[in-house]
Amino acid sequence: MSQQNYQRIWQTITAIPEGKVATYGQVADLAGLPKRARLVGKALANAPEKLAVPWFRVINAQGRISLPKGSEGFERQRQALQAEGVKVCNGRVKLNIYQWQPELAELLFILKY
DNA sequence: TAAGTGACGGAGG
DNA sequence: GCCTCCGCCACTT
Repeated sequence: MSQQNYQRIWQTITAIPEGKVATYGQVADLAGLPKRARLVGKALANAPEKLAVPWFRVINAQGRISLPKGSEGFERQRQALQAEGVKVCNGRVKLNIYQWQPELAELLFILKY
C-alpha cells in the first residue's frame, strides 16, 4: 500500500536534527518522492504517536507553520520549536537560518532503506 | 472509472 | 506581509 511511502517519509523526518527544520517539499525529495509535498502532510497526519516522529520540524516552503493559527496543533508546534531554540515569529521561522542542510553522511543514512 | 481532496508550492496582486 | 488563484498529483471514496 502507500504505507510504504509513509514509512520512508517518517524515516526521513526522523533524521532532521534538533534545532533545525525542513519543508514539506524538501522531505518529499529526500524520501525519493519528488513533487509530493502534499503526501508528506498526509503521512504526518497518519503518523503513529509511538514512532515519535518530529513532525513539528516540518513546515511549508514559506517557512510558515501549516496549521490554522491559534489552533491547538499550531501552539504545540510553536512551543516544540521554541524549546529547541528555533525562533518562531508570528507563526514564521527564518528558513535561511534554521533550514536543515543534510550532510552526505546523513543522506546516506536516509538512503539505506 | 471518475470525482473529490489535501499539515503544498509558486506566481501575482 | 497578506490573500487569492491555479497547477500539481497521488491517495481516497
